[in-house]
Amino acid sequence: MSTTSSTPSGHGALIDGKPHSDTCELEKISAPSGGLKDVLFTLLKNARASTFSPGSVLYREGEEIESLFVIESGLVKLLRHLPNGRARIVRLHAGGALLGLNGTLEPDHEHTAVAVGEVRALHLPLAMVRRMRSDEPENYSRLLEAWNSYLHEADIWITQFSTGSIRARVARLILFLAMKPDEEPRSEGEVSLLTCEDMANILGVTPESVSRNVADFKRRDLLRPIQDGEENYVCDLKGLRSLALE
Amino acid sequence: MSTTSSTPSGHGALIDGKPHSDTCELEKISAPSGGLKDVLFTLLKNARASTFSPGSVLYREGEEIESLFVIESGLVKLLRHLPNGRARIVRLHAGGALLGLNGTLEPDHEHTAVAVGEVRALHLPLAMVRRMRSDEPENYSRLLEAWNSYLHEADIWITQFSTGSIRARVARLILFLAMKPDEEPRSEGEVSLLTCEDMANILGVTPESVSRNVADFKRRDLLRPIQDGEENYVCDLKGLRSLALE
DNA sequence: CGGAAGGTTGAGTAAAATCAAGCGCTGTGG
DNA sequence: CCACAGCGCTTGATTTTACTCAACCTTCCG
Repeated sequence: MSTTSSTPSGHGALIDGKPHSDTCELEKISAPSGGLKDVLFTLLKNARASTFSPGSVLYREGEEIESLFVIESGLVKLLRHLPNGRARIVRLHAGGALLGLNGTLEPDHEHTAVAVGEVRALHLPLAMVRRMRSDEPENYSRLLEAWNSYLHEADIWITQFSTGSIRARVARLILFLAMKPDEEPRSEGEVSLLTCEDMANILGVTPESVSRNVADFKRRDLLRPIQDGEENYVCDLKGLRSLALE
Repeated sequence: MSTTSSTPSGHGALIDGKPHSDTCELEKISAPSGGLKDVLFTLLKNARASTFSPGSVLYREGEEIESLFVIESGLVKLLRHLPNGRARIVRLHAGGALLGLNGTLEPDHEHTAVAVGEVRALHLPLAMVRRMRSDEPENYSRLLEAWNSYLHEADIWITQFSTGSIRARVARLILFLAMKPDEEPRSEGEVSLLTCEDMANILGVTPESVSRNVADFKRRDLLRPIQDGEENYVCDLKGLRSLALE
């Protein structure tokens, strides 16, 4: 129960706590506001870097919040479990995201954070954030302002992913993923899909329904596989957008 | 289009801009953290007070954010419109809530805010918040911390209100409303329901489906009307909670 | 009194979940 | 090297659920 937050679920976790000296990595982070970037830059000089393999857990629901995570690259899904055992993905965080900011206000994590692909993250003790809260309120508020975009993403979940026919929701999710800043910058309309199960847990539907719709999109040539061995596609943005209307 | 944000939709709006001198009203506000209360107290000394009648609009999606609203009492629904014209309620704000905080980061409102019942609100020019952002970052961050609870509420929307059977969702919504700090403090298990249409727009379902389930709850004696002429009920918390599991 | 708005109810239809089987990988071990 | 187990995806048949469409009712208000 009270194991370290980096314990993997089923897959193996690769966690190496090398001090992070290669600061130029930070340049890649897409900071929402210019100010945030500067704040992070100085804050993370002495942060520790970790690598999480696909499926490994950054932290679990109910665990004590011990550190602030800054995603460097990769995608992290935030899960929340329902009383009946089913889980739902409530957010996806990409490079530049801050996880655990609420540690200054609440004791425990409300989500389980799981690496979708390979994830590189920096983490620093929560105490440092607490100190920042009282000693450097200006910088602290630059961090808090990240919450605005997460709130915006939550609105997308509610309005785009939980409303309308499944066909429309799947189309919207694919468009969302195509826009999401992923690992390497992709060209227009290029998208790497999640597993059916993950998409189902984002949309609040069954994996079968997702599969049927994705298969249908492929047949209709709205999704064309890219021959690179990965699950990557080029999507017909215009076509999907018209389906996304409902 | 570019009328003042206090223009009503269908019902008539009662807006009086009397300066708010009766500061003891603020005592009623349920501040998430002690610090916030103090910040608001000093901040709102010279704020203007307004009253919004049921159905009137505080501000509209796409309008410029001009002021910060602080709800004193009543319930405000935040709507977001989908491209196909349908709207969904993405949040409910009660006394103590701050609306328009994102005005320091974004130009326009992303939601339409509508009074559910009678609403009293204070509003102060956004410029004041901007000044606070640069001059009093400590107080500013106390305000931003309110976002944490809104993010939490958004998670509830996703996991409780957009997942599972309609019966379970309606049960969860009623339980949510029963806990929500409304106008006067209600006794255990007392709840005032929203209209079927509003509940439908929270749950992302049709009003008919809500009506059928609420009617069923009444028949099963999970909801008993209170004889006060209003749409108030005493609900069987235990019974609803078991239905809420799915 | 009449009309509008919200609520209720029913019958028929459409959509998605469920249940179940089979497919195509990938990694493992004989 | 091949057999096979496991996992995720696909697909079909069936059942369940919720939507749609429509009628009617009540209450509130002009």
